[in-house]
Amino acid sequence: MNEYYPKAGRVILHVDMNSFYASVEMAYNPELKGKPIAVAGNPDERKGIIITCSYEARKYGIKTTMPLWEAKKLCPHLMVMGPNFDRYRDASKGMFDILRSFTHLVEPVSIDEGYMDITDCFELGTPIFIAETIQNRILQQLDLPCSIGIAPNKFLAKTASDMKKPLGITILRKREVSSILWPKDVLSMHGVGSKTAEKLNNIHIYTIGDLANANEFSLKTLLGINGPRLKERANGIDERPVDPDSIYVYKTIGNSRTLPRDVTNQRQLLEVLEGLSDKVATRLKNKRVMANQLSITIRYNNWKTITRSKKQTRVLYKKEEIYQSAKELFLAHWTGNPVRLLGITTSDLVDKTEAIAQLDLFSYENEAKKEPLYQAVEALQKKFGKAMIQKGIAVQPAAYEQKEDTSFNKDFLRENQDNGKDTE
DNA sequence: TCTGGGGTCCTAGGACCC
DNA sequence: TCTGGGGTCCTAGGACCC
Repeated sequence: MNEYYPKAGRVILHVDMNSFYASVEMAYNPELKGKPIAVAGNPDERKGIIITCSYEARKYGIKTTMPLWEAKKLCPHLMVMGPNFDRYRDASKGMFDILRSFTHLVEPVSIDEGYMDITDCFELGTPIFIAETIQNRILQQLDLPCSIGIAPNKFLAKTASDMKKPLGITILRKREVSSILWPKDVLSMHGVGSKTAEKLNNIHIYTIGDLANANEFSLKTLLGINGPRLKERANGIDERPVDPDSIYVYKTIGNSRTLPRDVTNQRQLLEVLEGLSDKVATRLKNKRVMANQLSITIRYNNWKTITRSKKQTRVLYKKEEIYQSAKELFLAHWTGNPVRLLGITTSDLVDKTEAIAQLDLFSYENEAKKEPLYQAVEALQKKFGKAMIQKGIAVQPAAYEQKEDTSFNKDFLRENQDNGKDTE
Protein backbone atom coordinates (compact mmCIF):
# COMPACT_ATOMS: atom_id res chain seq x y z
CA MET A 1 0.00 0.00 0.00
CA ASN A 2 1.61 3.24 -1.01
CA GLU A 3 0.94 6.19 1.16
CA TYR A 4 -1.60 8.45 -0.40
CA TYR A 5 -2.73 11.63 1.20
CA PRO A 6 -5.83 12.96 -0.43
CA LYS A 7 -5.18 16.66 -0.70
CA ALA A 8 -7.46 18.37 1.75
CA GLY A 9 -9.46 21.12 0.16
CA ARG A 10 -8.45 20.93 -3.46
CA VAL A 11 -9.89 23.51 -5.81
CA ILE A 12 -10.71 22.05 -9.22
CA LEU A 13 -12.14 23.88 -12.20
CA HIS A 14 -13.90 22.25 -15.12
CA VAL A 15 -13.96 24.48 -18.18
CA ASP A 16 -16.50 23.43 -20.77
CA MET A 17 -16.90 25.28 -24.06
CA ASN A 18 -20.52 25.98 -24.99
CA SER A 19 -21.72 24.35 -28.24
CA PHE A 20 -18.10 24.49 -29.31
CA TYR A 21 -18.15 23.88 -33.07
CA ALA A 22 -21.16 26.10 -33.61
CA SER A 23 -19.59 28.84 -31.49
CA VAL A 24 -16.35 28.65 -33.45
CA GLU A 25 -18.32 29.06 -36.67
CA MET A 26 -20.08 32.10 -35.23
CA ALA A 27 -16.78 33.60 -34.09
CA TYR A 28 -15.46 33.02 -37.59
CA ASN A 29 -18.49 34.49 -39.27
CA PRO A 30 -20.27 36.87 -36.86
CA GLU A 31 -23.25 37.16 -39.17
CA LEU A 32 -24.27 33.73 -37.91
CA LYS A 33 -24.64 34.98 -34.34
CA GLY A 34 -28.12 34.76 -32.92
CA LYS A 35 -29.25 32.37 -35.65
CA PRO A 36 -30.14 28.70 -35.44
CA ILE A 37 -27.10 27.01 -36.94
CA ALA A 38 -25.82 23.48 -36.92
CA VAL A 39 -22.66 21.66 -37.87
CA ALA A 40 -23.53 18.37 -39.52
CA GLY A 41 -22.13 15.66 -41.75
CA ASN A 42 -23.05 15.29 -45.40
CA PRO A 43 -26.38 13.44 -45.83
CA ASP A 44 -25.35 12.36 -49.35
CA GLU A 45 -22.64 10.31 -47.70
CA ARG A 46 -24.98 8.96 -45.03
CA LYS A 47 -23.36 11.14 -42.42
CA GLY A 48 -26.26 13.50 -42.04
CA ILE A 49 -26.39 13.86 -38.31
CA ILE A 50 -26.14 16.95 -36.13
CA ILE A 51 -22.67 17.21 -34.61
CA THR A 52 -23.33 20.44 -32.72
CA CYS A 53 -25.89 23.21 -32.90
CA SER A 54 -26.26 26.72 -31.51
CA TYR A 55 -28.46 27.53 -28.53
CA GLU A 56 -30.92 29.18 -30.91
CA ALA A 57 -31.25 25.84 -32.72
CA ARG A 58 -31.64 23.96 -29.46
CA LYS A 59 -34.77 25.98 -28.73
CA TYR A 60 -36.41 24.02 -31.54
CA GLY A 61 -35.55 20.74 -29.88
CA ILE A 62 -32.56 19.99 -32.08
CA LYS A 63 -30.00 17.75 -30.42
CA THR A 64 -26.60 16.26 -31.13
CA THR A 65 -26.69 13.01 -33.21
CA MET A 66 -30.18 13.80 -34.48
CA PRO A 67 -30.54 12.99 -38.21
CA LEU A 68 -30.40 16.12 -40.30
CA TRP A 69 -33.79 15.62 -41.92
CA GLU A 70 -35.39 15.42 -38.51
CA ALA A 71 -33.67 18.63 -37.43
CA LYS A 72 -34.85 20.36 -40.60
CA LYS A 73 -38.37 19.28 -39.84
CA LEU A 74 -38.15 20.89 -36.38
CA CYS A 75 -36.54 24.05 -37.76
CA PRO A 76 -36.88 24.52 -41.54
CA HIS A 77 -34.68 27.64 -41.61
CA LEU A 78 -31.83 25.89 -39.75
CA MET A 79 -28.50 26.93 -41.26
CA VAL A 80 -26.38 23.87 -41.76
CA MET A 81 -22.66 23.71 -42.46
CA GLY A 82 -20.04 21.00 -42.69
CA PRO A 83 -17.38 20.69 -40.01
CA ASN A 84 -14.10 22.65 -40.29
CA PHE A 85 -11.92 20.66 -37.95
CA ASP A 86 -8.84 22.81 -38.50
CA ARG A 87 -10.72 25.81 -37.13
CA TYR A 88 -11.86 23.83 -34.10
CA ARG A 89 -8.34 22.60 -33.40
CA ASP A 90 -6.96 26.14 -33.59
CA ALA A 91 -9.68 27.44 -31.26
CA SER A 92 -9.03 24.56 -28.88
CA LYS A 93 -5.34 25.34 -28.78
CA GLY A 94 -6.12 28.98 -28.08
CA MET A 95 -8.38 27.99 -25.22
CA PHE A 96 -5.88 25.64 -23.57
CA ASP A 97 -3.12 28.24 -23.97
CA ILE A 98 -5.28 30.61 -21.93
CA LEU A 99 -5.91 27.95 -19.27
CA ARG A 100 -2.22 27.14 -19.04
CA SER A 101 -1.38 30.79 -18.46
CA PHE A 102 -2.94 30.31 -14.99
CA THR A 103 -1.42 26.97 -14.02
CA HIS A 104 0.42 24.09 -15.67
CA LEU A 105 -2.02 21.73 -13.93
CA VAL A 106 -4.38 21.62 -16.91
CA GLU A 107 -5.78 18.30 -18.10
CA PRO A 108 -7.54 18.42 -21.46
CA VAL A 109 -10.25 15.75 -21.68
CA SER A 110 -11.50 16.51 -25.16
CA ILE A 111 -11.19 19.19 -27.81
CA ASP A 112 -13.46 21.53 -25.87
CA GLU A 113 -13.15 20.81 -22.16
CA GLY A 114 -10.53 20.41 -19.50
CA TYR A 115 -9.83 20.31 -15.80
CA MET A 116 -7.57 22.66 -13.85
CA ASP A 117 -6.20 22.24 -10.35
CA ILE A 118 -5.95 25.75 -8.95
CA THR A 119 -5.45 24.74 -5.31
CA ASP A 120 -2.09 26.50 -5.20
CA CYS A 121 -3.12 29.52 -7.22
CA PHE A 122 -4.42 31.56 -4.28
CA GLU A 123 -2.05 34.43 -5.13
CA LEU A 124 -4.04 34.92 -8.34
CA GLY A 125 -7.23 35.59 -6.40
CA THR A 126 -10.26 33.68 -5.20
CA PRO A 127 -11.47 30.68 -7.24
CA ILE A 128 -14.46 32.65 -8.47
CA PHE A 129 -12.26 35.54 -9.52
CA ILE A 130 -9.97 33.16 -11.39
CA ALA A 131 -12.94 31.51 -13.11
CA GLU A 132 -14.36 34.88 -14.13
CA THR A 133 -10.99 35.97 -15.47
CA ILE A 134 -10.66 32.78 -17.52
CA GLN A 135 -14.17 33.08 -18.87
CA ASN A 136 -13.68 36.73 -19.83
CA ARG A 137 -10.36 36.11 -21.46
CA ILE A 138 -11.70 33.24 -23.58
CA LEU A 139 -14.65 35.41 -24.56
CA GLN A 140 -12.57 38.47 -25.41
CA GLN A 141 -9.61 36.83 -27.08
CA LEU A 142 -11.40 34.04 -28.93
CA ASP A 143 -14.99 35.29 -29.02
CA LEU A 144 -16.06 31.95 -27.55
CA PRO A 145 -18.36 31.26 -24.59
CA CYS A 146 -17.63 28.71 -21.89
CA SER A 147 -19.10 27.48 -18.62
CA ILE A 148 -16.96 26.78 -15.58
CA GLY A 149 -17.57 24.55 -12.59
CA ILE A 150 -15.72 25.07 -9.31
CA ALA A 151 -15.58 22.20 -6.83
CA PRO A 152 -13.31 20.15 -4.58
CA ASN A 153 -12.92 17.35 -7.17
CA LYS A 154 -13.29 16.48 -10.83
CA PHE A 155 -16.70 14.85 -10.68
CA LEU A 156 -18.31 17.75 -8.86
CA ALA A 157 -16.53 20.33 -11.04
CA LYS A 158 -17.77 18.57 -14.17
CA THR A 159 -21.28 18.38 -12.75
CA ALA A 160 -21.15 22.05 -11.78
CA SER A 161 -20.01 23.27 -15.20
CA ASP A 162 -23.08 21.59 -16.64
CA MET A 163 -25.51 23.45 -14.43
CA LYS A 164 -25.39 26.90 -16.05
CA LYS A 165 -25.04 27.27 -19.80
CA PRO A 166 -24.00 29.29 -21.64
CA LEU A 167 -21.43 31.48 -19.88
CA GLY A 168 -22.13 30.12 -16.41
CA ILE A 169 -19.92 29.87 -13.38
CA THR A 170 -21.13 27.45 -10.73
CA ILE A 171 -19.69 26.46 -7.39
CA LEU A 172 -20.62 23.05 -6.06
CA ARG A 173 -19.51 22.33 -2.50
CA LYS A 174 -19.44 18.88 -1.05
CA ARG A 175 -21.95 19.78 1.62
CA GLU A 176 -24.41 20.78 -1.11
CA VAL A 177 -24.36 17.37 -2.76
CA SER A 178 -27.38 16.00 -0.92
CA SER A 179 -29.56 19.03 -1.54
CA ILE A 180 -28.50 19.78 -5.12
CA LEU A 181 -27.45 16.46 -6.64
CA TRP A 182 -29.51 13.83 -4.87
CA PRO A 183 -32.94 14.86 -6.20
CA LYS A 184 -31.75 14.46 -9.83
CA ASP A 185 -32.42 11.46 -12.06
CA VAL A 186 -29.52 8.93 -12.04
CA LEU A 187 -29.46 9.12 -15.82
CA SER A 188 -28.33 12.73 -15.57
CA MET A 189 -25.21 11.67 -13.73
CA HIS A 190 -21.92 11.71 -15.61
CA GLY A 191 -20.91 8.07 -16.13
CA VAL A 192 -24.47 6.74 -16.09
CA GLY A 193 -25.86 6.04 -19.54
CA SER A 194 -29.13 4.51 -20.62
CA LYS A 195 -28.06 0.89 -20.04
CA THR A 196 -26.77 1.53 -16.55
CA ALA A 197 -29.78 3.68 -15.68
CA GLU A 198 -32.08 0.87 -16.77
CA LYS A 199 -30.24 -1.65 -14.60
CA LEU A 200 -30.39 0.72 -11.65
CA ASN A 201 -34.07 1.39 -12.15
CA ASN A 202 -34.65 -2.36 -12.03
CA ILE A 203 -33.42 -2.41 -8.46
CA HIS A 204 -35.46 0.71 -7.66
CA ILE A 205 -32.67 3.25 -7.87
CA TYR A 206 -34.06 6.27 -9.66
CA THR A 207 -32.27 9.32 -8.28
CA ILE A 208 -28.65 10.13 -7.55
CA GLY A 209 -29.66 10.11 -3.89
CA ASP A 210 -30.95 6.54 -4.23
CA LEU A 211 -27.59 5.60 -5.72
CA ALA A 212 -25.67 7.41 -2.99
CA ASN A 213 -27.46 5.39 -0.34
CA ALA A 214 -27.70 2.07 -2.15
CA ASN A 215 -26.20 -1.16 -0.89
CA GLU A 216 -22.63 -1.39 -2.10
CA PHE A 217 -22.67 -5.15 -2.54
CA SER A 218 -25.78 -5.06 -4.75
CA LEU A 219 -24.16 -2.35 -6.85
CA LYS A 220 -21.02 -4.41 -7.26
CA THR A 221 -23.04 -7.42 -8.34
CA LEU A 222 -25.04 -5.33 -10.77
CA LEU A 223 -22.31 -3.15 -12.31
CA GLY A 224 -18.93 -4.60 -11.38
CA ILE A 225 -16.34 -2.24 -9.99
CA ASN A 226 -18.18 0.62 -11.62
CA GLY A 227 -21.00 0.19 -9.06
CA PRO A 228 -19.16 1.20 -5.91
CA ARG A 229 -17.38 3.90 -7.88
CA LEU A 230 -20.63 5.47 -8.99
CA LYS A 231 -21.88 5.31 -5.42
CA GLU A 232 -18.80 7.22 -4.27
CA ARG A 233 -19.33 9.86 -6.92
CA ALA A 234 -22.97 10.18 -5.94
CA ASN A 235 -21.69 10.96 -2.45
CA GLY A 236 -19.45 13.65 -3.87
CA ILE A 237 -16.25 11.64 -3.44
CA ASP A 238 -13.68 11.58 -6.25
CA GLU A 239 -9.96 11.61 -5.62
CA ARG A 240 -8.67 11.39 -9.18
CA PRO A 241 -5.85 13.88 -9.59
CA VAL A 242 -5.69 16.41 -12.40
CA ASP A 243 -3.06 14.91 -14.68
CA PRO A 244 -1.59 17.33 -17.24
CA ASP A 245 0.40 14.52 -18.89
CA SER A 246 -2.55 12.26 -19.68
CA ILE A 247 -2.89 13.71 -23.19
CA TYR A 248 0.58 12.55 -24.10
CA VAL A 249 -0.24 8.92 -23.38
CA TYR A 250 -1.96 7.41 -26.39
CA LYS A 251 -3.84 4.18 -25.77
CA THR A 252 -5.30 3.71 -29.22
CA ILE A 253 -5.10 5.45 -32.56
CA GLY A 254 -7.62 4.56 -35.21
CA ASN A 255 -9.71 5.71 -38.13
CA SER A 256 -13.04 4.51 -39.41
CA ARG A 257 -15.30 5.44 -42.27
CA THR A 258 -18.95 5.00 -43.00
CA LEU A 259 -19.18 4.30 -46.70
CA PRO A 260 -21.46 6.45 -48.86
CA ARG A 261 -23.24 3.26 -49.91
CA ASP A 262 -23.15 -0.35 -48.75
CA VAL A 263 -20.33 -2.17 -50.50
CA THR A 264 -20.03 -5.86 -51.30
CA ASN A 265 -17.17 -5.64 -53.78
CA GLN A 266 -14.00 -6.99 -52.18
CA ARG A 267 -11.63 -4.85 -54.21
CA GLN A 268 -13.45 -1.68 -53.22
CA LEU A 269 -13.43 -2.68 -49.57
CA LEU A 270 -9.71 -3.37 -49.69
CA GLU A 271 -9.19 0.06 -51.22
CA VAL A 272 -11.01 1.61 -48.28
CA LEU A 273 -8.84 -0.36 -45.88
CA GLU A 274 -5.77 0.89 -47.72
CA GLY A 275 -6.91 4.48 -47.32
CA LEU A 276 -7.56 3.94 -43.63
CA SER A 277 -4.12 2.33 -43.24
CA ASP A 278 -2.58 5.43 -44.75
CA LYS A 279 -4.41 7.70 -42.31
CA VAL A 280 -3.53 5.60 -39.29
CA ALA A 281 0.12 5.37 -40.36
CA THR A 282 0.33 9.13 -40.71
CA ARG A 283 -1.13 9.67 -37.27
CA LEU A 284 1.18 7.10 -35.68
CA LYS A 285 4.08 8.87 -37.31
CA ASN A 286 2.97 12.32 -36.14
CA LYS A 287 2.59 11.06 -32.60
CA ARG A 288 5.88 9.18 -32.78
CA VAL A 289 4.46 5.86 -31.65
CA MET A 290 4.35 2.31 -32.96
CA ALA A 291 1.65 -0.32 -32.44
CA ASN A 292 1.78 -3.86 -31.11
CA GLN A 293 -1.88 -4.59 -31.71
CA LEU A 294 -4.21 -3.99 -34.61
CA SER A 295 -7.95 -4.41 -34.84
CA ILE A 296 -10.46 -3.92 -37.59
CA THR A 297 -14.11 -3.03 -37.32
CA ILE A 298 -16.70 -4.20 -39.81
CA ARG A 299 -20.21 -2.82 -39.62
CA TYR A 300 -22.64 -4.59 -41.90
CA ASN A 301 -25.62 -3.00 -43.55
CA ASN A 302 -27.86 -4.50 -40.87
CA TRP A 303 -25.83 -2.49 -38.31
CA LYS A 304 -24.26 -5.60 -36.84
CA THR A 305 -20.72 -4.67 -35.90
CA ILE A 306 -17.79 -6.93 -35.26
CA THR A 307 -14.23 -6.22 -34.23
CA ARG A 308 -11.36 -8.59 -34.84
CA SER A 309 -7.92 -7.96 -33.46
CA LYS A 310 -4.49 -9.47 -33.58
CA LYS A 311 -1.47 -9.03 -31.39
CA GLN A 312 1.47 -8.29 -33.68
CA THR A 313 4.75 -10.14 -33.67
CA ARG A 314 6.54 -7.02 -34.90
CA VAL A 315 5.73 -3.41 -34.10
CA LEU A 316 3.69 -1.74 -36.80
CA TYR A 317 4.18 1.74 -38.10
CA LYS A 318 4.40 1.64 -41.88
CA LYS A 319 1.32 2.01 -44.02
CA GLU A 320 2.08 -1.22 -45.90
CA GLU A 321 2.47 -3.24 -42.71
CA ILE A 322 -0.75 -1.86 -41.29
CA TYR A 323 -2.59 -2.58 -44.49
CA GLN A 324 -1.26 -6.14 -44.73
CA SER A 325 -2.30 -6.90 -41.18
CA ALA A 326 -5.73 -5.30 -41.60
CA LYS A 327 -6.30 -7.04 -44.90
CA GLU A 328 -5.48 -10.42 -43.39
CA LEU A 329 -7.97 -9.91 -40.57
CA PHE A 330 -10.59 -8.61 -42.96
CA LEU A 331 -10.33 -11.50 -45.40
CA ALA A 332 -10.38 -14.01 -42.56
CA HIS A 333 -13.57 -12.66 -41.01
CA TRP A 334 -15.64 -10.81 -43.61
CA THR A 335 -18.81 -12.79 -44.29
CA GLY A 336 -19.27 -11.36 -47.77
CA ASN A 337 -22.33 -9.39 -46.70
CA PRO A 338 -22.70 -5.71 -47.64
CA VAL A 339 -20.50 -3.47 -45.50
CA ARG A 340 -21.55 -0.09 -44.14
CA LEU A 341 -18.44 0.92 -42.17
CA LEU A 342 -14.82 -0.12 -41.98
CA GLY A 343 -12.32 0.86 -39.30
CA ILE A 344 -8.74 0.23 -38.32
CA THR A 345 -7.53 0.82 -34.78
CA THR A 346 -4.01 0.36 -33.49
CA SER A 347 -3.32 -0.16 -29.81
CA ASP A 348 -0.72 -1.33 -27.33
CA LEU A 349 1.26 1.67 -28.47
CA VAL A 350 4.87 2.25 -27.60
CA ASP A 351 7.01 5.31 -27.97
CA LYS A 352 8.91 5.17 -31.23
CA THR A 353 12.33 5.72 -29.73
CA GLU A 354 11.67 3.07 -27.10
CA ALA A 355 10.38 0.65 -29.69
CA ILE A 356 13.46 1.16 -31.80
CA ALA A 357 15.70 0.83 -28.78
CA GLN A 358 13.98 -2.44 -27.96
CA LEU A 359 14.34 -3.65 -31.51
CA ASP A 360 18.03 -2.81 -31.42
CA LEU A 361 18.40 -4.49 -28.08
CA PHE A 362 16.77 -7.55 -29.47
CA SER A 363 18.56 -7.74 -32.74
CA TYR A 364 21.97 -6.71 -31.52
CA GLU A 365 22.42 -7.28 -27.86
CA ASN A 366 20.43 -10.45 -27.38
CA GLU A 367 21.62 -11.95 -30.59
CA ALA A 368 25.11 -10.88 -29.78
CA LYS A 369 24.90 -12.55 -26.41
CA LYS A 370 24.11 -15.83 -28.09
CA GLU A 371 27.29 -15.55 -30.06
CA PRO A 372 29.95 -18.05 -29.09
CA LEU A 373 32.53 -15.35 -29.58
CA TYR A 374 30.72 -12.96 -27.25
CA GLN A 375 30.34 -15.67 -24.65
CA ALA A 376 33.95 -16.61 -25.01
CA VAL A 377 34.96 -13.02 -24.35
CA GLU A 378 32.72 -12.88 -21.30
CA ALA A 379 34.25 -16.05 -20.02
CA LEU A 380 37.70 -14.66 -20.53
CA GLN A 381 36.68 -11.49 -18.72
CA LYS A 382 35.52 -13.55 -15.83
CA LYS A 383 38.73 -15.41 -15.68
CA PHE A 384 41.18 -12.60 -16.11
CA GLY A 385 39.15 -9.55 -15.14
CA LYS A 386 37.30 -7.07 -17.29
CA ALA A 387 40.14 -4.64 -17.31
CA MET A 388 42.33 -7.12 -19.08
CA ILE A 389 39.88 -8.17 -21.77
CA GLN A 390 38.24 -5.52 -23.94
CA LYS A 391 34.78 -6.48 -25.12
CA GLY A 392 33.55 -3.50 -27.05
CA ILE A 393 31.23 -3.98 -29.99
CA ALA A 394 33.02 -6.97 -31.28
CA VAL A 395 30.18 -8.83 -32.90
CA GLN A 396 29.09 -7.73 -36.35
CA PRO A 397 25.52 -8.36 -37.50
CA ALA A 398 26.88 -10.55 -40.28
CA ALA A 399 28.31 -12.85 -37.67
CA TYR A 400 24.78 -13.90 -36.68
CA GLU A 401 24.73 -16.17 -39.62
CA GLN A 402 27.55 -18.23 -38.18
CA LYS A 403 26.84 -21.77 -37.21
CA GLU A 404 27.06 -22.57 -33.56
CA ASP A 405 30.36 -24.28 -33.20
CA THR A 406 33.84 -24.52 -31.69
CA SER A 407 34.65 -26.73 -28.82
CA PHE A 408 36.93 -23.95 -27.71
CA ASN A 409 33.95 -21.85 -26.76
CA LYS A 410 31.96 -24.65 -25.31
CA ASP A 411 34.65 -25.28 -22.79
CA PHE A 412 34.30 -21.79 -21.54
CA LEU A 413 30.57 -22.23 -21.49
CA ARG A 414 30.79 -25.28 -19.32
CA GLU A 415 33.01 -23.54 -16.88
CA ASN A 416 30.55 -20.76 -16.60
CA GLN A 417 27.56 -22.96 -16.00
CA ASP A 418 28.79 -23.68 -12.51
CA ASN A 419 28.75 -20.08 -11.52
CA GLY A 420 25.32 -20.32 -9.97
CA LYS A 421 23.39 -18.28 -12.52
CA ASP A 422 19.80 -18.97 -11.73
CA THR A 423 18.01 -20.26 -14.71
CA GLU A 424 14.20 -20.11 -14.70
C1' DT B 1 -33.83 7.00 -47.89
C1' DC B 2 -32.76 6.99 -39.34
C1' DT B 3 -28.43 6.14 -36.72
C1' DG B 4 -20.53 9.97 -37.37
C1' DG B 5 -16.02 9.42 -35.63
C1' DG B 6 -12.76 9.86 -32.12
C1' DG B 7 -11.72 7.77 -27.89
C1' DT B 8 -11.43 5.21 -22.63
C1' DC B 9 -12.38 1.66 -19.52
C1' DC B 10 -14.28 -2.74 -18.12
C1' DT B 11 -15.72 -7.73 -18.45
C1' DA B 12 -15.44 -12.38 -19.54
C1' DG B 13 -13.79 -16.67 -21.37
C1' DG B 14 -10.10 -19.60 -22.87
C1' DA B 15 -5.17 -20.75 -23.13
C1' DC B 16 -1.30 -21.34 -20.64
C1' DC B 17 1.87 -21.49 -16.76
C1' DC B 18 3.42 -22.51 -12.07
C1' DT C 1 -11.54 -43.22 -10.53
C1' DC C 2 -8.77 -37.20 -9.99
C1' DT C 3 -8.64 -32.85 -10.94
C1' DG C 4 -6.97 -26.61 -6.66
C1' DG C 5 -5.93 -21.91 -7.25
C1' DG C 6 -3.52 -18.29 -8.61
C1' DG C 7 -1.76 -15.19 -12.30
C1' DT C 8 -1.08 -13.28 -17.12
C1' DC C 9 -2.01 -12.88 -21.94
C1' DC C 10 -5.08 -12.71 -25.80
C1' DT C 11 -9.43 -11.80 -27.95
C1' DA C 12 -14.30 -10.02 -28.46
C1' DG C 13 -17.72 -7.18 -27.08
C1' DG C 14 -20.15 -3.56 -24.53
C1' DA C 15 -21.02 0.91 -22.01
C1' DC C 16 -20.03 5.47 -21.98
C1' DC C 17 -18.32 10.15 -23.29
C1' DC C 18 -17.65 14.32 -26.39
